[in-house]
Amino acid sequence: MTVGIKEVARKANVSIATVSRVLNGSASVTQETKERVMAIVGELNYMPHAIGRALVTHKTNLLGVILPDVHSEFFSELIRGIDHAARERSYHIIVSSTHSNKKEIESMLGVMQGGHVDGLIVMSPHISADGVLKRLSPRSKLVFVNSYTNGGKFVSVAIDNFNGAYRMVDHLIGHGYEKIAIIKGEESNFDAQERFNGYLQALKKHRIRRISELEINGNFTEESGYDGMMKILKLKTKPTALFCANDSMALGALRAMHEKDIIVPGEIALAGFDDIPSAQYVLPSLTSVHVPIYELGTAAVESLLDEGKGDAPGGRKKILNTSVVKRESCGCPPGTRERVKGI
Amino acid sequence: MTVGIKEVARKANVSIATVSRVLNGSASVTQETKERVMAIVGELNYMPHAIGRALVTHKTNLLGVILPDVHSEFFSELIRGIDHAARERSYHIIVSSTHSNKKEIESMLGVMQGGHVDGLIVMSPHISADGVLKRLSPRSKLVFVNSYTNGGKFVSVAIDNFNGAYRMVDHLIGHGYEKIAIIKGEESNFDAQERFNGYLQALKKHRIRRISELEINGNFTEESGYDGMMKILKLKTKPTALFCANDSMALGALRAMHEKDIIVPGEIALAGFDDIPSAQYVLPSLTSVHVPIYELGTAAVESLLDEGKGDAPGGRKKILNTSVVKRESCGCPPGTRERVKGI
DNA sequence: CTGAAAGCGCTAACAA
DNA sequence: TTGTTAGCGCTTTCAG
Repeated sequence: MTVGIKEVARKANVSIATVSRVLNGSASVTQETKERVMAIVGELNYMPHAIGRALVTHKTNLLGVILPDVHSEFFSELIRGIDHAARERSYHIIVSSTHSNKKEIESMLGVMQGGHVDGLIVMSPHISADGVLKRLSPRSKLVFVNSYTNGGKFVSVAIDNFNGAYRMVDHLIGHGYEKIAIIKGEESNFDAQERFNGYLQALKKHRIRRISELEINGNFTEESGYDGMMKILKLKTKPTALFCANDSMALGALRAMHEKDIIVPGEIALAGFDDIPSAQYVLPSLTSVHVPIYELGTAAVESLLDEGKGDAPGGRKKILNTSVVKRESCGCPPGTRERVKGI
Repeated sequence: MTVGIKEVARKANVSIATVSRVLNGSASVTQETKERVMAIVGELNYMPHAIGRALVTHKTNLLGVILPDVHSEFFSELIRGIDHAARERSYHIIVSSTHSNKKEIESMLGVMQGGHVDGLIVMSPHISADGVLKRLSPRSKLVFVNSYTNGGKFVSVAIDNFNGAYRMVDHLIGHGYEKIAIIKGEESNFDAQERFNGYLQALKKHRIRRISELEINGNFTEESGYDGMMKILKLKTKPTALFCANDSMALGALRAMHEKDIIVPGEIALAGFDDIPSAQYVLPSLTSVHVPIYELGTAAVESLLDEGKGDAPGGRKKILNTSVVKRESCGCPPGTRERVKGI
């Protein structure tokens, strides 16, 4: 049915070995035979069978990408970064999203380890890297994205959650706010934990005592931001500013404030984290910590594929910088609001 | 290095054929040997080599997904739908995004046809399906998503762009607006064309003459929406309503109106298409046509994998319904605005 | 410079 | 019920 190497060889009056050599540009082949083979290849529209080739070369040019069911705007941007960087190196990516629990992830790893992929990019903020390790063949290339990688045993790339949060809260304090509430992410979440730590550190620097009442639990959903804000409104000591561990929650909180006719930032200032597109469109525009998501993706591929560039062997960690994007919700003057970019 | 079927066979005192049978649940194997084999499999943490298996079964359980560089919120939701539906059928997906031109897509198809994938989901609003066909082996499973599929020769799923736009413009007219401007997408874009046709049809139904001056060109970016609105503001005959062929452009137009202190919907009503998450957060909230993106993804997988469910052979087209989501920007009372969902 | 032949890891007849 | 064997489509020694 499909045209194979044998047919090409026959029509070109050469052996399949020669056809293979021509196709791979390997060894020495006469210019003449090379042309003859290529002519037939074009004529028959022959396409080397990737599986057959992979079986012998042990190379599929496929990268596995394992993601949790993550905030969608984040997710797509990350994929874009990974895919572009991969294709630049003539790789393709197998994506698997929505892995919430450890068991599911491990099963995924198994499938991907079955020889289909040359390397793996794993983002699993909810579990420790240790659990994942067991099912991996030792020689497998692997890079973690925004995950716990205790011991620095693994290659990983991450964003600087801690400093992002630290700088943001520092900025809020600079505005004069002291009673700063926070709506946190889940405790089991890596990003959430780091962001909370940054918040604490900023308070500490300015010798502001933390008030546990102002530390609200959330889970990165818009809903939990809304609920969190409602809780805050019932507090006896009202905060003058609110820092949310991600933008979705900040938008939820903002919705609650709109409903209760609370003026932002007049009565309560607001800041988020992630700098998702929506942050620019809301009113007041949302001050947030910008995260280089696309670059996170490309960095992952680089770490995976561009080995031995003088890096220390085994256990590198690349941290990408974040930056505070000042808009209106934190109390910065409207002129500060930068031009809205396309989505 | 890696543990293979031979090692398992040796340790279990059986032939590799028996191991294979146990692993595939095929034919008859004694309960006893089955258990013995499985024990060794567990002990050695053996994992069948997917490539070796694929070479003989001609099945990779991989699906290729080819996407253009599409609006990101749309993109991620589509992937989510595809991935979930695929995993339900124990498939994985190879994603390739950002294919702008025909040539690039064709090269992608080549790679994917190399035996790596069992089927292909292609979304390429910019080119005709004909061009893609040539490089495909005839037996390949293929489904188009939101693309031209002239002649109905191919299986395809799409959203009902035409009726979505039609109903939206009809709704605007119901509000009493007659001078309705439109910011279109690119002419070469399938979705854009259909949406424009729906717009025209609605005008026709109500015997409203189209005014070419009010038909502005855009390209689905926020920027082009902004620019489009600026053009509109220079027109001698100002429209009373504006329909944008997608939400990004609507947001861009809204930004322009905010800058010029134009009250929405008071002075000009506004509506978009896609119902992206941001649509709920802007002020005023954006009336838009809801598109079931996730379902578009799952429908694609279903069409690809769930063959012979009594469908007509060759050339089916599934159309998913769209619906008008009424919010504030079209002039509907604020109470109409439905509750904001999580992103 | 080219061809013959030996596998890569697995499944699937065919025998036993 | 189980083992033997012949490939799947390709690359790659090793001869020639």
